[in-house]
Amino acid sequence: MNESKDFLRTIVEEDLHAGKYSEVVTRFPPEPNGFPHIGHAKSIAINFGIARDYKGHCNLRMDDTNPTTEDTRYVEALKDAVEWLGFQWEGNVRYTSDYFPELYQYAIELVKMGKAYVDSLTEEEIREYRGTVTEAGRRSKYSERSVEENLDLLERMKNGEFKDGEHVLRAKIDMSAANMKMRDPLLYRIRHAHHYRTGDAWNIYPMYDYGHCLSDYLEGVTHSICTLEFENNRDIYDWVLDTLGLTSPRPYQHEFARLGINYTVMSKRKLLELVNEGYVNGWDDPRMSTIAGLRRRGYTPESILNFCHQIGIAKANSMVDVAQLEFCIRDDLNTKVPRVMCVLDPLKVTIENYEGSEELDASYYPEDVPKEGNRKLPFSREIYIEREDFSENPPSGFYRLTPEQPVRLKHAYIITCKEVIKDASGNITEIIATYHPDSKSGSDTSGIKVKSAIQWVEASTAKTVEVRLYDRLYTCEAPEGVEDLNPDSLKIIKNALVEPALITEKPDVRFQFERQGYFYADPIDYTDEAPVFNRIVGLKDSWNKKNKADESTAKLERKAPEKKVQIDGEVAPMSEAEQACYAKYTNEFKLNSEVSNILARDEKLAVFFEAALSVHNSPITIANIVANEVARELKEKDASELKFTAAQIAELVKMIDDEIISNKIAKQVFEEMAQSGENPSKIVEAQGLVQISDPAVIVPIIDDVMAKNPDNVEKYKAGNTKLFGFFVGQVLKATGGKANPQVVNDLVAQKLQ
RNA sequence: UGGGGUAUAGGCAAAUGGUAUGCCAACAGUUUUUGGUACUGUAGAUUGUAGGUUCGAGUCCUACUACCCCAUCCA
Repeated sequence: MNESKDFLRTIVEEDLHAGKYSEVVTRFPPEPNGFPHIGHAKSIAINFGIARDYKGHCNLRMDDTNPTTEDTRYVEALKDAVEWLGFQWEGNVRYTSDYFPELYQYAIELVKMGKAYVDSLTEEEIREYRGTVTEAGRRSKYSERSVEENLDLLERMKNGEFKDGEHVLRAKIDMSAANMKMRDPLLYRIRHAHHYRTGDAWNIYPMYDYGHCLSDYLEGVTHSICTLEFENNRDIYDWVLDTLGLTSPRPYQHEFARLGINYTVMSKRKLLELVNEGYVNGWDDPRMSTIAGLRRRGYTPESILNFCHQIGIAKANSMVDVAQLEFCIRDDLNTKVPRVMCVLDPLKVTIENYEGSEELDASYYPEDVPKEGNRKLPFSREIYIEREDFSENPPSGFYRLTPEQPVRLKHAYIITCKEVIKDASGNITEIIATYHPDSKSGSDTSGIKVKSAIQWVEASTAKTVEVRLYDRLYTCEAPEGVEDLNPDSLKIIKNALVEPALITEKPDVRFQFERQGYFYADPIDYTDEAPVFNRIVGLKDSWNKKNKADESTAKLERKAPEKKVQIDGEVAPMSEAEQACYAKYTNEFKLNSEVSNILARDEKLAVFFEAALSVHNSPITIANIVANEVARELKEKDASELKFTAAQIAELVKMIDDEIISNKIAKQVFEEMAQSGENPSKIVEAQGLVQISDPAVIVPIIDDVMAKNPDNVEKYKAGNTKLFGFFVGQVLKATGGKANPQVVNDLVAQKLQ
């Protein structure tokens, strides 16, 4: 498979390469207020995975700063999930609550620096004062309190002298910040609540934004990886660490998109609702997206990890198809688990020409699974087959048993249907068949061709088991609430029949029930007397799918692909000055309208352009470079921060005009110049970047490239003209970009004719 | 309405300015005592839109559009 790096690993590698950190330290920091779900698995895979890949380590930290929601049982569930997935955290489990003393000391420091104050506004007032997304907020009058008063108040808050909500500690940042999170964020609130670990020792608790960054710092975390919704919180993260002037190296926050899977829900609130309202049987219900649920369903850690790997990591909000998860578990189990036979909906078959009984040898694994193991299969004249494996009036393409079509009993004999017995209402109750003695599996000399081999169980020795058939919890891809629940997400079959070896030998806990799917002996409800199996996932079923497709195409007309209509927005009008500028550029300098537009609307660029123009009169080329390259540099920097001058741009353009360098090289030189501030001519001279236009030099290189890529030459001549760029690219690469692209183009065109 | 993000096939992701690639899903074929697996192949994309720069743009520039996040004393 194509192993490409995700953006987080790219960042980590760059940091390591730059020597920013000697060792990478990550952390998985859940709040212990609920059961972890597969989204947590993604986070675990990322954090522990990165630590492992770069030989660093990963901490497990309970972010337990809210005493009213947290509990030890969740801590256990979280630890359990990490271990089950096969990861080991560094040292002991960490708790933000262990850092409360340090956190408090840092708060005192912030107060002393005048960077934090005790605010005594009510909750409502605080919200009101914060302003809105478009209007600036205003600062509380309490922000003017002296350091001494703040210190005193803070200590008394800690000592429990005030009621909940009477005061809070806030950072003094900027009440008019465009980022709402920076409008004097709360650092501490008063909570007279019992904390599951610190008990009643504290009356104040740190807020996430304050506690998280410092906990990361205290643990020596280097890369603090979290989900996208914390992007706005990054500013506070940086502010706290920078304001406290903590010695580097310090951690930096990076965000990735949280996992979404269709036909399920992932939010804590919705999962809780399912459990509390009894729509499912607890947090570990096999239909739940919780790790406990997936685990009880029968998913393996390997399959989940592989899923996390397959879906990748990026910053785009996305919804992964549950089929990808299902593929992962099938893929994992296919090579691992024994095949056994189970009949879910039994139909009795009496083989009238068979007398007595025998035991047949049967391998647990098909030939393409490199595993050993086999069991005995009892056989007699009375057996059961799957009801849907017989059809009196078969649809076309039906491979199984019909009155005309024989079928093989897997691992046993071929049978032919002789008679169909029905009850009063016409339901089939039994089939009378004959077997072909010379068709025994492994020593078949009958010469009968069958289209299919079906599963069966012997009547007198079969064991009755309960099978729970799980399906998607919701009927729609993006479920909103309980109204979207799938009423058939669980079907319980009480009287399924399995071959005896499955119960007596117990070759595994996971099985493939031949032709049905993968099943798992339920770890809670299973007993030898009353075995229970959960369906993890069905097998791919192209027969079933084909039937469904035939039905649906009959009803549904193909929907015409809807083309999205793109609405053009209004472009802000130009000011008068800008219009004048635009007119001058288009008329006097003959710049194209787009470039003139960019320059005219951006004063910094216009100034830069005219300054360069006064040195070297080549308006079009200068304008292009200013509107593209310089614009990029000026995007995040101020004009005064630029390392190069307008005069240097002019110099660069002169070299282009004099055909000393090509446009391509000019871009390279520009990059260099933006980095170092060196003169362009010096850069060209030092690196020998003068362009090569001599065909005598270029032709041999083209020949070489063509000789090395005969297949591409072939493809090109066959009509794949897109490969033209490939050849030009290769030639330019061979010359370090110095070949004159125009000349190369002409020559390549000639050569490829 | 301000700020911060994101946009590549039905889904998810890759792609030093130089052949748009991989997995899932779909479809077809070969093998098969699982309508499974494996293998082979097919189809599917003017890289959100419109322009610009360049010999060459998914990638650089400009504008626009759509979606997500932010106004909890939650995390």
